[in-house]
Amino acid sequence: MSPPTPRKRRGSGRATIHDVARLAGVGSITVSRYLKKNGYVSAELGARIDAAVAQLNYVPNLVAGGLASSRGKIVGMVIPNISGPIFASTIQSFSDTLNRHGYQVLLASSYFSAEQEENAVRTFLGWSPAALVVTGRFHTKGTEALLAGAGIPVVETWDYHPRRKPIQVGYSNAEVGAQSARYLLDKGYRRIAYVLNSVAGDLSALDRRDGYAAVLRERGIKPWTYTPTELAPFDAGRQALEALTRGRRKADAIVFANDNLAAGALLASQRAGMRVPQQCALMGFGDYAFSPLLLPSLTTIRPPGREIGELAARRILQALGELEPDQRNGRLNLLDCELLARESA
Amino acid sequence: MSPPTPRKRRGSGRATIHDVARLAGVGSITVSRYLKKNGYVSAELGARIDAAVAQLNYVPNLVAGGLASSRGKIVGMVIPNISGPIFASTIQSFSDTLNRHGYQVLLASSYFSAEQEENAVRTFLGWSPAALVVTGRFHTKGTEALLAGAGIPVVETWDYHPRRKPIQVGYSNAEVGAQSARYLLDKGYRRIAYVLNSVAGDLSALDRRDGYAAVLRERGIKPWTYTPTELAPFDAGRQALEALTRGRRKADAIVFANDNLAAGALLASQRAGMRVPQQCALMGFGDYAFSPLLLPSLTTIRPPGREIGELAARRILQALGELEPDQRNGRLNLLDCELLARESA
DNA sequence: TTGTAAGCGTTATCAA
DNA sequence: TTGATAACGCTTACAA
Repeated sequence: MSPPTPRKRRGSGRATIHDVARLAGVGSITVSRYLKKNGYVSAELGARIDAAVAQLNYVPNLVAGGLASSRGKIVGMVIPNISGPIFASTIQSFSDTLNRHGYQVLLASSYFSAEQEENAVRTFLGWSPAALVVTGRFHTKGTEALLAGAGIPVVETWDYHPRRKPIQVGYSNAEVGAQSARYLLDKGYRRIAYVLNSVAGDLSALDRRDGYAAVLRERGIKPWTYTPTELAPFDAGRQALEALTRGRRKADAIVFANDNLAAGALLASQRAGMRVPQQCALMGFGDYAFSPLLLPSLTTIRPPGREIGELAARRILQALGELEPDQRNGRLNLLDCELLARESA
Repeated sequence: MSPPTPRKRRGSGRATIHDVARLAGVGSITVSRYLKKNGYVSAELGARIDAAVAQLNYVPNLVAGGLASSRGKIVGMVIPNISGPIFASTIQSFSDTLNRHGYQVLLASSYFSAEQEENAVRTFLGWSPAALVVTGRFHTKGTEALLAGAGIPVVETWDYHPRRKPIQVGYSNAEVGAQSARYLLDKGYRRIAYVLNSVAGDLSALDRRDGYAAVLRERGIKPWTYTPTELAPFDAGRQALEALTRGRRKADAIVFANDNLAAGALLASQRAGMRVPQQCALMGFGDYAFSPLLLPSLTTIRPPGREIGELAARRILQALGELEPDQRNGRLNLLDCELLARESA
């Protein structure tokens, strides 16, 4: 009857579930039940509750809900970096998919540092998240312990490796390296070098190199790895190109650990008047935004960034019972990378 | 004496502040005070608490803390999209700066839709965030009401406009348009066209066009706007180039609403054998990753994305009392864009 | 400097 | 189908 007059000493000042209940003339637990659509609320009360919610412009307090249920609708994601060309699409699709089911994403960057990752995981745990996502399979002991003890779904993204326990959603870096090597061998190249990057902590490039090396050895060719000393990727790419094409032994094809390095080499080759791919074929990894725009356009391999984010989100929602499990089973979490044959190789 | 045996009926199973207090032999409020370093805890008790925290591997429950203080250490950020070339660096620097002060960032994408923005803001409010960040100054009435009623610091990013009340951190799109026009006029170009993009909802391009048009009118030149019908930006750029250089009236310089459009035009010009900038100068906006790599490299204007994120975070921390206000005052939130004079104009 | 009591706004549990 | 009561784990207010 009387208008709701909260007049709290503390509190946010916003309408609470009790205000709604009072206005609708029902118990607050009924409002709670109705709003999360768990059934068992009559249509009549439902309508009264709807009206009260609208009148008070009620927004449920998710913090209180999370505390009461010890299961907040939050998912933490630790990713090496947000602004690089690589992970943004994963974050985007991950966040969009979870948002659609009422979950929010907390984000933190590790910058390829296992210690920063551990800090982020520790902080996230304080929000009692419903699930956690990390990148790759290399973590500190502390992170492993935190993840194991959290009792929530944990997904490792990007790097798919056999024989690991946690849910993994990603692709095989070794297979990517093998793909590059097979492609170049099939095109007739034989003096194929591999250029690592200089980002400390990006261990996936080593996996790719190993995949490349294995294929070469299978065909009786000795692998050839070059590690630039320049730190800036464009400079490192140029340095690698010079080192691998000016010596006595000349590469006829070069696989770079990523498209930044390859772009550096491509630009250097233009300046030096070198014909690509005739004198030396160049190949990258990542399919960055500029790669199709270079002249010659860069042959590269596209990692399934968007697909990883979406599938990781789906796996989490399934583990939380918010989504039906997929029909077919098997290695569904191992995604393929697409080789984009363009002009440079 | 006896080891802590929680044995709770509900709860997360993790150690609580009470477990720490019991183990350290102090009251739980003392633990709370000590952990947030508000002083008033003796060194001796502090040491005992530290030991207990370490022994139990205690992680404070931020959900409970947020509920009790009705002031969670969370900041919500609504941004048009994460994976585009534009906003990623803002998200990165924003998140990093806040993380450093113990705040976590909740992220949502609006895809330039004011309705989606409102939904995101409504959901964020449920987490009783410490502050909220939105992009631009165009919101629904509902969003305005939610933001005004939230009673927390709100920052509008990217678009700085005179005479708005909320904290704004950004640059002037009108000034960007004016910058482009002045640069081209100073280089001697006179038949300068402006090409809009076709992304519905990106109203900032219109502001840039207005700035360009104002400068041209000042010099007695009639502005010339072209709006492509193609949706894909590269196609739209090509279409604009053709329309503006093939007719009877030929542009000698074209300003594009963004680098994607400009890149489409640049590639089309190469294919058509047109000399850039001699026959027609091309200019973009955004300084995307590929822009310095194009041939000719793209003259463009770099928006201060990283700076916006960091400054927005600083303004929020200052509003929350976590950081000292800056010494100097004035229009400190209006950032400059850098014109990168490269080869295409 | 430390402690006690009372919330914060929701949901789990149990009873009706 | 609905409701009363007691958590959830922390912090504010107040007292000592």
